[in-house]
Amino acid sequence: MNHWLFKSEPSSFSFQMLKAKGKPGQEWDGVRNYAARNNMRAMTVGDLCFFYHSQSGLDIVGIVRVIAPAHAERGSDDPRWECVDVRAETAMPQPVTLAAIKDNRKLAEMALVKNSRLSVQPVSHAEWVEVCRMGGLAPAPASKE
DNA sequence: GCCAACGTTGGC
DNA sequence: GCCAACGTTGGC
Repeated sequence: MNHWLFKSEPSSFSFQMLKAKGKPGQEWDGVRNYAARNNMRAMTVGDLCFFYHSQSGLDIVGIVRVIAPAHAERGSDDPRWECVDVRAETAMPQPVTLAAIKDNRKLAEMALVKNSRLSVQPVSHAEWVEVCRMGGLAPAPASKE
């Protein structure tokens, strides 16, 4: 089980919109960055990921589950770009703000802080547990190795 | 709305 | 294969 973080502007695609898609979920399409794509390639079905709202919100609002491994993006004629499918798993009882993450010394190494431009990022196990705790999810869901 | 950071593109 | 130009992202 690995952990990741997806970023999205809620005005174009929010956690609520993913939630509305229900069990079939949604392709995480539109990624045009190799590092982000490579992170999606490294995902396996069942991985749990944070959903972060950029631009407005600036907080981690929920958890999503990977339900299909990376595949060519439907509707793209450029074979370089791949995406996984995800569905909403659970909302954070208490959204975890970027400000709170920056204030937490345990989270100083998070890509969200260090490389804010990366739209799909890895999250370490320790970071996962800490953010879940801050968000009112304890014990962290499926944090078993 | 501004601006810094950074990734991609394309000419050489 | 380098690097300047350019476009995009995202926090403030």
